[in-house]
Amino acid sequence: MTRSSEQIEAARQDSLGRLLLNAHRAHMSVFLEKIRQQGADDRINASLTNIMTHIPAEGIRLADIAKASNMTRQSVSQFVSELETIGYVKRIPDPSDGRATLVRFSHKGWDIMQRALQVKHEIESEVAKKLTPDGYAQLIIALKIVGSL
Amino acid sequence: MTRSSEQIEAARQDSLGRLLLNAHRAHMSVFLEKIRQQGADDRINASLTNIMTHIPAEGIRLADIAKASNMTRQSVSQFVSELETIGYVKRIPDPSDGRATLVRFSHKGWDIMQRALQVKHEIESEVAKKLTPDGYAQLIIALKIVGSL
DNA sequence: CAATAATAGTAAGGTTACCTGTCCATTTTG
DNA sequence: CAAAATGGACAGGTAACCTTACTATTATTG
Repeated sequence: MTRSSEQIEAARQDSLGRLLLNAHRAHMSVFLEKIRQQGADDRINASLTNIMTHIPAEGIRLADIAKASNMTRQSVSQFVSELETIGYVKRIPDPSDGRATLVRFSHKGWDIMQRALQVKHEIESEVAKKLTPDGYAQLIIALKIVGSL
Repeated sequence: MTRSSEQIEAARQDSLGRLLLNAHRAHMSVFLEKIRQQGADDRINASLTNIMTHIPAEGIRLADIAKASNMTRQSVSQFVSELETIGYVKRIPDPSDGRATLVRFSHKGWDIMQRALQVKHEIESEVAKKLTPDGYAQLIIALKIVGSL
């Protein structure tokens, strides 16, 4: 049995690696599109949203964002500066340690963050709706397994 | 009910977006590690393996790799040059079109490609083994759904 | 069938998302 | 208190792309 080039192409697209990559890209691009529709700044991107998810209401030290996000302090510093330029975040001195700066949301930033969480839930239920009843839970389990290969 | 910062951190890590990213990274890094153990050149990386998956035994035009991989011809050209340096691929003139070059595997490249396919299957069955009987098939379905969001 | 348009590939330089190396200021610690 | 550790910023580097611009060749069309 000879396989057409379409079938070969389909098989390639079905590999776990490619599916994971495509899924991640699609998810991220839908997410960015939706939060921009919610009024997020056009300069917002994957890296900046990643940083933002690590900032709690009370603020957090730059070095702690670095630990939580597995990035260097230098990279985080750069992204925090971009967030500062956009006006989503402020650097304030840490009262308990003269070396440290706390990164804290501005009103605008906090607002967008709430909308982002909302959008995240929307996307997750959209996916869940397209799966069998416990399909979403299974997906999460499977992804955790792959993530800890 | 107040949630500890560990719980909040766990919730963050459980978001679909982050799980997809982690899964993809883990998968890719395991894949690269394994094909290097199979003797792949140390210079091999995610981009190069991506290009390689688009090269069939009979060879393919650079522009067709670009279409299949959603990259520009320029980027593909660059990666093909790297593969050529490693010695996994050759550029040969397309007899049917004087403008075109065919990209074709060298013996070494073809060999590594076969090993890579093998490794890919290994990883996929390793994942399948950790899931319920139809869990892997479900995962593929779910990933396709997310990929076409 | 010559002129024009389209296509294949390359070259040069730009952007983005990181990282390393280094340095300063401020703690922390022996 | 001197030495080491920590928090952050600055400068410069790299990898994976992309855009712009160009040449060589093939296809089209008036």
